[in-house]
Amino acid sequence: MAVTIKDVAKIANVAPSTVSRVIANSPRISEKTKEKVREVMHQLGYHPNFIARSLASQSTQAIGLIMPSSTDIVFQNPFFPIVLGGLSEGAQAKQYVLHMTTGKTDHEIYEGVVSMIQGGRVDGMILLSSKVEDKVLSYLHEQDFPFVVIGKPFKDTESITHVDNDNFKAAREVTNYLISLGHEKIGFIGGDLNLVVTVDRLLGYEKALEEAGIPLTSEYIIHNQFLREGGREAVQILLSSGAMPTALVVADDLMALGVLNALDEVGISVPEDLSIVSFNNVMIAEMAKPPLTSVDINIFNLGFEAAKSLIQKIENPNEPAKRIIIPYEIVERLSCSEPKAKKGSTP
Amino acid sequence: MAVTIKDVAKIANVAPSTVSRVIANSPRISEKTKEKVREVMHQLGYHPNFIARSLASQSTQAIGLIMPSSTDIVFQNPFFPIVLGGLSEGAQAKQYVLHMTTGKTDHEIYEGVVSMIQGGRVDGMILLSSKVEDKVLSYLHEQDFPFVVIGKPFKDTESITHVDNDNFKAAREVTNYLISLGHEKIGFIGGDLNLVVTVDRLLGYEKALEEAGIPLTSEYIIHNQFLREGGREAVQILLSSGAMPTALVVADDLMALGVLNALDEVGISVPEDLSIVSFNNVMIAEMAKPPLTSVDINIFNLGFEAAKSLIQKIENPNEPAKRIIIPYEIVERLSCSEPKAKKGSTP
DNA sequence: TTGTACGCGTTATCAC
DNA sequence: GTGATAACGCGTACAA
Repeated sequence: MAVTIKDVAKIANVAPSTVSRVIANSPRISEKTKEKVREVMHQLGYHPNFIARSLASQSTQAIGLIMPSSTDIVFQNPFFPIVLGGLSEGAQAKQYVLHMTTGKTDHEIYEGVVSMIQGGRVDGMILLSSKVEDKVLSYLHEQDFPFVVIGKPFKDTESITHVDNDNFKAAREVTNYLISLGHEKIGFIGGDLNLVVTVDRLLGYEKALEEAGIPLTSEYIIHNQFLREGGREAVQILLSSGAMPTALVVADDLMALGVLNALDEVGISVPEDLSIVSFNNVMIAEMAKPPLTSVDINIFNLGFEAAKSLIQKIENPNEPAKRIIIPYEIVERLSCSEPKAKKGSTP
Repeated sequence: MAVTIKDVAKIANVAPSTVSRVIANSPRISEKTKEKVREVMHQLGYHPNFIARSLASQSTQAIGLIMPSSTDIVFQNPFFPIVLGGLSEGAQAKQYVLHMTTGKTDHEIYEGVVSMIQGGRVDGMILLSSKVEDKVLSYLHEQDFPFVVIGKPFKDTESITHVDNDNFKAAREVTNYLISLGHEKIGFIGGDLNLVVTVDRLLGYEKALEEAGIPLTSEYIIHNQFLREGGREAVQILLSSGAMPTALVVADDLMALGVLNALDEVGISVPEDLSIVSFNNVMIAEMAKPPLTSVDINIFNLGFEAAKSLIQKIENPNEPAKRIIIPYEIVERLSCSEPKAKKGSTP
């Protein structure tokens, strides 16, 4: 059996409570006994038992996270490991650990969250992608359990702490960028409309067109999974509709890669025939041929700040909800140019 | 305060211990009282407190994992999220959760492991990449704490449970494949020689050459980080040495991608001028231009089996150490062909 | 079959 | 400043 606080107390000739106070570095203990107790702790190789501490203090120093199932879209996207990195570093900075489970179905995930929380395993939760109707979110909200969502909650935006990019603005900005290059036939390929992020980006895209006086073309707007296959299919839909835009706003790099592949196969070249801007700026954006102009949404910081503000919320339960906006940056590469028709005409 | 076992006991008119037994589904409780107690549990929305349970039963149903720092090589490689997926699904299957921390330096990681274990937070540990001199591994080993390593331990292979591929055999096989295509000038680009996996693959490569009676050329063997930049640099070294092989065994897809990029820049085309086979078969292998012939090492299963056998070990502490070999598969794509010189001569 | 009592290793609330 | 002592919520001998 491991050495406990009692063992230390006995050898140091003090009471267990004194040892506990030394651990907590209580100011009401004399430097002399502190020294003595620390000496013994060291000598015995004492390590505090987190479980017992958690039980007594009703806090675990752990934050919960439900991983999407490995078959899931979210998981296959490089987005995931990067937020995870940010989360764990943000947690680590405040001496918190990450506590993870997986769930295959929505129901499994829900049950996982409930047992994590009711079981007292974690002090707070991180919610990854928020859907339009999110049972988990509603649950946490009504339980008044500390949580923060990465992305934008569909409703109650004001009362839920979340960290997000200004996706609306970003989408408007990249669309304007394409417009400024001379494009008018601009399409949008986004993910599941149940995901709030898709909605935001779509709205930004629409807003930009509207402001430029360009009418929306419904054939130009396609939704699919945030995956490479989603991008491929989107191109096929576009092709079969007969109406091909000259530029595309794609809501995810992986999708954009699928788009690139599909275009390559049918001999449409980027950026000569078609310009593309995408979102996230993960490694593949740089690797693609041609390298993609992409919106760097600073994924790592999304995670880092989420962890930070969750811990803040855990330790100050009465603070009001916050919205944290992580800045984005458009990284120009080689996937955009002026539309073909205009090309010769400008000079 | 949450509803406890006592509350349930009171309402159900039984002793707390009875409720506890109902939860554990003890056979010595009558079906009738079980029914009654369950009814009350449901009605009150009772959820067992994991922390208290852990303290009493001295087991946490959690397995520990130290994430590499997000700045680290391991982390940037798509390998990581995939094993993580396997691990978490393997854990989930037996109702275990994952407990994660990060560590920037080796020392931080070591301290993290010690406090995780001595703090009683986890029942077992997963070790990701095993280095040649691994303090963490030695610590766990001498503590006789349940752990399994993914990859091959440098020493004590027989007494340490690990799950691995037969990297030696795989490397020999792909090298033979290149030889069978007619190549004789075959290079090897691997990762850090401190990583056991690199050593294994290098040895397999050397063995194949030896068996084919092809002398080793030290200029053809290069080590670098398992990253894209590592691949780029390797090519530069190769180029500046003046001796360019006609084929390359690259120990990692991401490195291979770097190789591809660097070759592209200097106008060497794959597979016409140079054949490449790489390892891991992550998504980018398929995405690369040309798509890479790669050894699929079944990363997900590596994680899945690791979690499974760790839990097995936790629940049966006396079982002897096991070695689990996950099968690999060579996935042929378009990055290999016969060497140029031989090309015309065969028909 | 069920209840009583104690222990798991801490923290926290009193006293002194 | 420091020492008893009671929680924290549950598992489990031991009794009954």
